[in-house]
Amino acid sequence: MTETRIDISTEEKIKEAARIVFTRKGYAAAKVRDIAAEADINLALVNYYFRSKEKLFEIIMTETIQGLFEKIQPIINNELTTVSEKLEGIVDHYIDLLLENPYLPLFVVNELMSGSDRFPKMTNNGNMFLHSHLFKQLWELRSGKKIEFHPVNIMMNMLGMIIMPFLARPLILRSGALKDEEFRGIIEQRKKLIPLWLNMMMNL
Amino acid sequence: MTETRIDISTEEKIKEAARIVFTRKGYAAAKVRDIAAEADINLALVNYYFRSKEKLFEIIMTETIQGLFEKIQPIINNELTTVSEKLEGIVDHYIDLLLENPYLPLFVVNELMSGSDRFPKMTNNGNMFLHSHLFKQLWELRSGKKIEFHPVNIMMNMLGMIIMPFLARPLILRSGALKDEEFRGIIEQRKKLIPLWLNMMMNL
DNA sequence: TTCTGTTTTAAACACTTGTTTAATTAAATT
DNA sequence: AATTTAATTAAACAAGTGTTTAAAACAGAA
Repeated sequence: MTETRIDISTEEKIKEAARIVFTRKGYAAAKVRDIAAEADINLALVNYYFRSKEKLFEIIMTETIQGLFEKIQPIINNELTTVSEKLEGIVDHYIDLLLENPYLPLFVVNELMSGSDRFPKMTNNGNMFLHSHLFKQLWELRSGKKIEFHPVNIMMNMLGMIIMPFLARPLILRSGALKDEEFRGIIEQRKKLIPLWLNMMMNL
Repeated sequence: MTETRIDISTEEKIKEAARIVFTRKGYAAAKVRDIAAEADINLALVNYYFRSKEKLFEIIMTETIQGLFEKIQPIINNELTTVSEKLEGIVDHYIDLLLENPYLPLFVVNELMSGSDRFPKMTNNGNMFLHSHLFKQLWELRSGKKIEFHPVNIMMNMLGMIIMPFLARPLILRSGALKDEEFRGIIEQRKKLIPLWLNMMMNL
């Protein structure tokens, strides 16, 4: 054990707190005072370390998105794997990420929808998908008549099936339809099921 | 033509404006002054007609959710239709609704996630799904070994595949991957494709 | 018209919220 | 130890925001 992490720098404390509060409440509802409280530091320190709320937000976003795509990039650009293998990799990785950070998808989409251009980094990463080896393979499936629709449909379906349970979770739990452990179990099963379903769609 | 709708009551004007601003920006970011401006009425009138921002929000939410489920209820409880037919109906109806109101899913989920219990009506409607004829049919599929997983997976997949494109739209359009007409075209195709894909999952 | 109740308005109020300031404490440097 | 620099704090500021007020405009009835 090299780093017991007993004492983190104030700067890092603020960033972790900001991640929590921003993702939980969204940009507008997340107050600087909330972040300071969550980090257990003085209010003024937020602006001392990160000139403004907006700047802090940008940094958090950039790091989050960056980290996400850095892990997915090698998967979707591996020239040695099949489409199915790639999708398995993405699904598995993505679900793990969301299990740790359930509010992330909502957060991302929410800020994206607000149209306020608060994080421009996103758009570039979107392009990364389109120029990936995976996408090339999907286009080949199309020209080979294995699928009769635009490849983007596969991506939408994959992401939709991955994300949906996390969006619906509060509703599902509150309604009592499932207990939390059951929910976790279903999520875990879906890691295997989603790639299977996607294969069916591609006639593989 | 009985009602050319030239002059709507102030109360209705505020509600329509609130719907627009709330769904576009979320509860916290939607300012009462924005709503007043959108409705083109005096600021104080908002509180005159609806005692508070919170009350106004509750009313909007209740009406929206109510309207949504009222249209879906007869579909999922029709005892004369097959699972596939029901799913076709839901998909078709839901997509049409979202085409008119693209911000709705984000809005709903967002407010749901905030956990602030700003609209309790939702939970009841969630139960409606679980006690529907559709759900009974899905359970029968399970006991008949047509599907080897919890029926709730079908619902999640359906909703995920329906909603995902709308969540991703801003990203897709900004990245230039698709033009707006192409996007609309794909959505239209998905009305047919999603039920097909769902059938595959259920081995139907 | 005059009276009555309703609707609308401009202004103000009270509180929130992002940011800054000026002073204090802690740490590093000489 | 003395000096300088960085980190932290409580307080204040200015703009924003939900809500209220008190007066004005309006509509219908007597």
